[in-house]
Amino acid sequence: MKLTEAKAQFISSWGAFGTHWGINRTMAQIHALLLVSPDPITQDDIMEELNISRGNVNMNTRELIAWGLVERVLIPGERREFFTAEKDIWKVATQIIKERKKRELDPMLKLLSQLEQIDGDKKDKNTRQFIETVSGIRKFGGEADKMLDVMIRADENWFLGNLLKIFK
Amino acid sequence: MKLTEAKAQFISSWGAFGTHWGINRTMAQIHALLLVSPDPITQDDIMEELNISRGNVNMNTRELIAWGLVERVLIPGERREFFTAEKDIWKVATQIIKERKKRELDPMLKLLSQLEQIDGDKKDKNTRQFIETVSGIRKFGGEADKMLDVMIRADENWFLGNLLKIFK
DNA sequence: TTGAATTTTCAAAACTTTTTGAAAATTAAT
DNA sequence: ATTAATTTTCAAAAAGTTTTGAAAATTCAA
Repeated sequence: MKLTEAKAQFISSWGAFGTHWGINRTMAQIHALLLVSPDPITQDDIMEELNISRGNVNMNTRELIAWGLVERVLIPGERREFFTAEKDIWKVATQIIKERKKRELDPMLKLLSQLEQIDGDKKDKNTRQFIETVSGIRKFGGEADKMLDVMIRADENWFLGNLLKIFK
Repeated sequence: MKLTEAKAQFISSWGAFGTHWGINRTMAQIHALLLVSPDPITQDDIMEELNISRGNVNMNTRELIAWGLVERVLIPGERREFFTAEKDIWKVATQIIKERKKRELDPMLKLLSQLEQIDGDKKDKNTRQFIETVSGIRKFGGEADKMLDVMIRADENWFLGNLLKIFK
């Protein structure tokens, strides 16, 4: 397989993959393109490579920046802005975990704690099941939360090198 | 807060939460409803509680069954089918991980292995960056895969009770 | 300043996904 | 076998999301 073909495949699959993870196709594709581009590239490069409009590129690069996965780069002597992506996959994963934890897990855990406080007849089957389910999810989520915190703080070598040996 | 109100909140939030995870809103809401229902319920119960059409319930319950999260239950003397959800959150999580690994991670790792095999000039910056990125993701994905396998096989108490102590 | 290059915005259009609901199929009791 | 209850299917409608593109805003060099 030639590079051009492989690159197209990678970008397209990464885009499809992204949609399963609540990220939109184009945002994932731009990310993929930046991940395999050794040097920073411009809005126009992205527009041309992916055949998408300027507005679309603008919107999605800003979203990638908000996620902490992409950076604007200023190149001396160049008027236009360039973009580049963090290439270290561990850092990419950590960053995504951090953001999703903040945006999704933390608010959910907060809500569940509130929902556990319902005032109701504890002899009622429905009340009992509700409290049990909600607190079960909250406890599980709390453990996951702790675990993710450790991962976010962990050093790559320590984690992948040593921790995963524990699991084997 | 009263049970009815808390239940409505739980269902609605769980639905919104689901959309961030590639699961459709209604499927997640049905799942939430079943999670807090102590006894099996019918299509009509679901239709009424969530205000959705029969076809919608039918489609989404079948999807939940395909994910291994919900079961059809036959109640003696009843003509209609009843549905019930696995209540053990650890099992729910394990099941979801198992399915997503099979549907998403495994095919992605397979593709990445293929893409690493491109024939190209290794002195070319673009080729080098491509191979480096793809193999970086593949390696990381491979570790995640191993880790998830251990989790899937692990016993709840062993995992939550002991493993998480290691992390602290 | 002025004006050309560049980026940003956002309403409307295109596209995608989900939902509906009525007809068809299935099931089980009589 | 017939019938009534129940479930399934699926084309069309509704809802939701993403993309476009042109106008507005910004930036920077001369």
